[in-house]
Amino acid sequence: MSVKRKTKSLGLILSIFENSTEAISVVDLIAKFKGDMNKTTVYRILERLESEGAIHSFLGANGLTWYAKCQQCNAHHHNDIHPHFQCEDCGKVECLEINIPIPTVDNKIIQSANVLLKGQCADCI
Amino acid sequence: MSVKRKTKSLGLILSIFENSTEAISVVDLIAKFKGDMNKTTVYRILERLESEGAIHSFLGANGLTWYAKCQQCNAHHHNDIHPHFQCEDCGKVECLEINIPIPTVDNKIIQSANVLLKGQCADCI
DNA sequence: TTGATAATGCAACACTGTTGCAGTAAATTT
DNA sequence: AAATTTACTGCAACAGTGTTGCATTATCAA
Repeated sequence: MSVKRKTKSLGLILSIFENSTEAISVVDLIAKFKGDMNKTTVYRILERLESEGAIHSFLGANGLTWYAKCQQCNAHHHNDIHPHFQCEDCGKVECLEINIPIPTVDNKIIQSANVLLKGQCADCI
Repeated sequence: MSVKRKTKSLGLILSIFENSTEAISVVDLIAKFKGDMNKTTVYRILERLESEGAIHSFLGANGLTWYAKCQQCNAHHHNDIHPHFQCEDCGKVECLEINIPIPTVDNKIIQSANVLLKGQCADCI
């Protein structure tokens, strides 16, 4: 199901993803909007936005779910693969708009790849 | 802390990892040994074995923790990075003993990479 | 304005993983 | 072989992320 009504909660969450490829974890979103909406609402809005291709989700270093809006995000390409980067010092996560070569493996068909690069971001070098 | 006493529970878990690079999730281990040991014991034995380098852990497709014993697993190299493969049909997960090229990224230092490849294994092609 | 229903809030739940502590058992000492 | 030490285990309770059911609210169309 996609988004059909413009509610206040939807606007608040959309404003987070505008004009940035920086990702944010669901945990952080729930904390940020603690006074504005219920955590269930956060989960459901993110789910709707992802299903219509406005944003995409991925797993961070400790198994938490992160969301981001990237250049490739739209209704037709929300399954595109690209690597993500997590700074080990400040914790910031972002999408990397680069292509990673998917290796071929004997006796296996590789369909997709989850790649999380870890290191130091520009601010932390 | 490392393993200092050979208990029955330790032997049961070690027997799982012998002679196979196939990985197993903590959830599956707990289910498999439900009548033999407590889930806390499973977590603690895995923790000990990983800290002494006998096995290594990584995150699977849905954020669950998996463990495996690979060729590179020993006390001195248990932090080596290698990709893992998860079959989307049968769910099987294994270590891939290949090197993946870690890309360079402008204005960032890349220290390590988590790579999970997904597709079909030999049995499911 | 009214009616249909998308969206929300709340509470309770499911699940993975952790912690404290008392009790058990493996290995060492006597 | 018995006593001692302490690594290890079991249990219960907890913490955190994420889900579900249902009554209520609010958006949008007619």
